[in-house]
Amino acid sequence: MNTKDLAYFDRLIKLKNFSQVAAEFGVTQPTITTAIKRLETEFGTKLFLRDRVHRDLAVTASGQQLAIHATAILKRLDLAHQEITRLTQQRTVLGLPPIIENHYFPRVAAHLQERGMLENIETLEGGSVWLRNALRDGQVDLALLGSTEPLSYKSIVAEEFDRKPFNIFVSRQHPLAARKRIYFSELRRERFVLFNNSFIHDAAFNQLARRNHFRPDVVFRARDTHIIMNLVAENVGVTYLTGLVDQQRRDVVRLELLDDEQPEFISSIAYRASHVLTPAQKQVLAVLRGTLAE
Amino acid sequence: MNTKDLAYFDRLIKLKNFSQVAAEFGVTQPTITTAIKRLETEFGTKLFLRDRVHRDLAVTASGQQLAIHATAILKRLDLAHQEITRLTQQRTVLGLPPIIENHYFPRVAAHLQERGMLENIETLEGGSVWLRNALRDGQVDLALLGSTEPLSYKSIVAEEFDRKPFNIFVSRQHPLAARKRIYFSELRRERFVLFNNSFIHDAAFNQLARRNHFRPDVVFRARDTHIIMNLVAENVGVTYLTGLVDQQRRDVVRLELLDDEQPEFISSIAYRASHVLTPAQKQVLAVLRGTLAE
DNA sequence: GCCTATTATAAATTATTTTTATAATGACTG
DNA sequence: CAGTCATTATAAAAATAATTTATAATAGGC
Repeated sequence: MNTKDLAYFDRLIKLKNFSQVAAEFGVTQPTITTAIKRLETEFGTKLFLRDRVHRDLAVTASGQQLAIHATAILKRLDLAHQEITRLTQQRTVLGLPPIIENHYFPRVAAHLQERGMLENIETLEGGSVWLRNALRDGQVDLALLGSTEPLSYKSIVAEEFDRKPFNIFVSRQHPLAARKRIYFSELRRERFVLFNNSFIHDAAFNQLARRNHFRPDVVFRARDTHIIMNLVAENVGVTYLTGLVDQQRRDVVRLELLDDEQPEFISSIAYRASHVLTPAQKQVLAVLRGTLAE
Repeated sequence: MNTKDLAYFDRLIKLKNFSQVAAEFGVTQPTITTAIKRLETEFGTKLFLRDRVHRDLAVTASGQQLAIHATAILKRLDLAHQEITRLTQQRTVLGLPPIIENHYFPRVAAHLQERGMLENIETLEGGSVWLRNALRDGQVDLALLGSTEPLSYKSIVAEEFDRKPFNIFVSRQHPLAARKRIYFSELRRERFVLFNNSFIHDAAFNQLARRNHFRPDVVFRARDTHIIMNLVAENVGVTYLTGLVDQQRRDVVRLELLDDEQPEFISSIAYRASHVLTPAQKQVLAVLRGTLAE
């Protein structure tokens, strides 16, 4: 069976129009007709009901079933291509969430530099939630990820190397700035400036808010620590961030949380279980372990 | 790309011999040579090192990487075939572990019978661990599974409908037969007759044994309750089984366990997340839910 | 040096996919 | 309600791709 047929089929499921699919793939329309016929013969069943009365193409149960598998197969094929391309080019794509990048990467980079390995590394930035998908989908080979629970996904191997509590950051002009420690419930009336939901901060924050039975007033969401910190400094709101965030600023104050069983920011090294690491990637992994897991 | 090439490749990875692969597929040897060449062109890399010096075929890193994905793709394609075949034949394969079959299935079967649905159901028996794989691999559409933890697998949807403790069964001639309740640690010196490890009883039992710091003396493993019970009656050993096991025998005594936080036998209805249920299968599922989850 | 087992290569053959051209179906439109 | 449009199906021809046949090349064993 040709995977091209699955690609035609996959697209047809979405577009519901033979001619449009043909146009997208730059082939003629009968090509799509015959491709679908081939699949119908191969699987011994109708995949679509050509219902010209209601002017649309209905997908049969078998069609729906095949669609699920076709998508998965095409995705995996694409993953294989991406991985093998990087494998042969000796390149490593390292996924880094900004906070981890700021806090841990300088040390790692120094060690990689010493070994002349920094040139072959390309970093990709994004929130931990987004990076986990990028890792799964093959855009990334290795990643440092943050999480609130130990990462356990069948397709991803994760090695925890650190965990740190979350803190509250407020402007120096804020009434709470004089405090050192605080309970989350005392923030009931505050305005918050937070990361957007591709960061695990969001999950941790929601968990605490839910547990304290209030719906926090989130006035802004950003994807950058500095933006958040600037807003906090201006007293637009307070924020909830890992202690990892380097705090050299005089206009922002860090408060510890006193709550029991708070979520923690767990840092892990992660890679795909199905990925065969190149010697170069193994070396990068070894440096990561050596530097981070001391 | 043709999946046939992946099949040739997958086999070649295992056999490491072009001619043998050709023979297995009933094609000539150059077919395999060209198929591999096609893949090497498609992925832009060597997949094998034809090392005639050491008389064997070495797989490159890219080859290993592709092998992982090729196997997964072929498996999924096979799964699609199996599922669609049953879909069109309106048949449902229901997986049942023997204990669950004995205890719950008669009631379910009665309801299915009333609705004339029993004819289209084929049951497949096996331990819960084995059935979980059969379900994942498409041999089974729906299953009732036992587990000690709530089932949580990405590819399987599970709905818990009952949980029962495990018990100890001893012969009526056994010194412990006079007891009603017992601690697991008191069984340190006993001989055990158990299920084999395709049953979750094994996992639960090992957990208890580990927690009580002893290595139990297992004298026999079977895959059938009656065999186990007969051996227990003859005082060959004692056994550890769910309370679900119907106990109409006069020659065997059931003892409750007094341990804190014992494993429980959790019964769940399970099916593949990627599986599109036919109307018939949905009906079966509805009957299972109606009967079991009362 | 000859035989064997194995993989590679080239040309011929066979199979498959795609295109071209055209038909068929039903909705919409003036 | 005939004409037009958008859509999918069909058949034959053309283009591509896969497989076989026949043979070469390579290295190990005797």
